[in-house]
Amino acid sequence: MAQAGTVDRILDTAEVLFAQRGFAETSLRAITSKAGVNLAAVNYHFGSKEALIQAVFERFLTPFSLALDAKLDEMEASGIPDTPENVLGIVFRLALGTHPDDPQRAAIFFRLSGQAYSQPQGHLREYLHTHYGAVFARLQLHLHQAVPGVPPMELFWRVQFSLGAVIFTLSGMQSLQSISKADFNMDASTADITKRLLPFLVGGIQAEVPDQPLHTDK
Amino acid sequence: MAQAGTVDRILDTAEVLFAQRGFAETSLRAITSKAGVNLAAVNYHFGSKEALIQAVFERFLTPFSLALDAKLDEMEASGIPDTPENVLGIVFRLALGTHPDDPQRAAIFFRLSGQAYSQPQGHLREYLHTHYGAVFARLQLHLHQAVPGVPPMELFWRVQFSLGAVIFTLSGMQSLQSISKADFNMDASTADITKRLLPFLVGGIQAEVPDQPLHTDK
DNA sequence: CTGGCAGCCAAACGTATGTTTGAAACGTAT
DNA sequence: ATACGTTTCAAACATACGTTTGGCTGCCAG
Repeated sequence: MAQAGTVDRILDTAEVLFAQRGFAETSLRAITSKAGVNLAAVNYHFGSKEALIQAVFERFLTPFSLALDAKLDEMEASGIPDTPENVLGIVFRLALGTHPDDPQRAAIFFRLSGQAYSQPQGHLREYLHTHYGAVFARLQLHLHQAVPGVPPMELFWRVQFSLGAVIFTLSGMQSLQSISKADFNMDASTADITKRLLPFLVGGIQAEVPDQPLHTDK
Repeated sequence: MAQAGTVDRILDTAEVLFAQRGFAETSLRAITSKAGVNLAAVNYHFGSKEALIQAVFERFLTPFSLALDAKLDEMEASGIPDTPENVLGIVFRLALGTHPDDPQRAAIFFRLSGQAYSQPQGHLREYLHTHYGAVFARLQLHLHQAVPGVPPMELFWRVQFSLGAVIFTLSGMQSLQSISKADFNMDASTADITKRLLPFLVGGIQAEVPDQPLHTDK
């Protein structure tokens, strides 16, 4: 990130600062000064701060969703069975590995996702759902093959729960690490945590659904 | 919330707005104008905006943690066994029931918690950990009794994962409801979702831990 | 009646933010 | 060398924010 163009320097700096402090708490002046570019460059190249935020996400999610699509193709072709471990494993390895050069990049990825989802008014949320909803639906389909006993509606919510567990944990990892270090005298890396996450999520996703139907239709 | 004093009117309005839009995105002017009080009243009664935020949390969490302590006492006294369902069930029923008059209050509670945790710099996080860490530790102890096969370190993270699933889901319920309604033609209440959450979390928490020790000590 | 005081109010203050502006610098094709 | 479109820059602009101020109420003890 040393001698890149102005646009990339802005994106590189913005994605780090957004992940660290959040969108509202990160000023354009903080971004531009740290990036070594003029303040007006953001509005010149992106138009507005909100457009900058979207650009940051696009640069992140487009390669990710493309890679995920490819991996799912590969899995369907080679006949690898649809198990929760396999499907979730693909997502995790991809999220951790789309930028192998920078290991911290994965943490930024999740923290950004967390910021996006906790963003209350949800402009970003809609944007994400419209632009990357297709891959998401495909993923869910494979999961349904993996746990046919869980009805689609229930599965939808369990995927949301899983998303929450992943994003929430990794988005707040910095603080959690200090707690974990204080209470257990050990620190945890992103890879460590994802290793712990996988069995938890698998256990949750394939849990038995309660007998009594909780009025699933109006 | 009709004819209460100024302090309570501010707290009532602030907790709703904070939950809806987040802390940084909610201005004191928005709070005071909606509450029908003067702008200066916040700084007069609370001292600063940050103190207001803490006051909102204190009013929420103190009754909750007291009730939780009492319920745990009751459980220990009456010899109810420590199962994941029982322990988590207590928390859920309490979170949903501490303010039975207002069903929406539970959603606000979780959304606020989500805002607090996703708050990047984490002043609030420390505050919560120091003021309510004791109840949290006690809860974790009971969980450990419930799933003795899971080592404490692993359990710590699984509780974090569970927290994430709960807070993330309920904090973004508004948006998720529209998605769920579009895709499955049904809507979900807070109570509905928590009913779905319980088996998911129980399944995750009591999942088998992988054989290979993931270098649990430095 | 009167003094004091806590609560309340409109107005202003200082600061930080996103955005816009107009000119300067740059690179490139003619 | 000249002209032109793009990019960069310092400066200013408008606005929104949290906070402070000084005076105005109403009430209750003396």
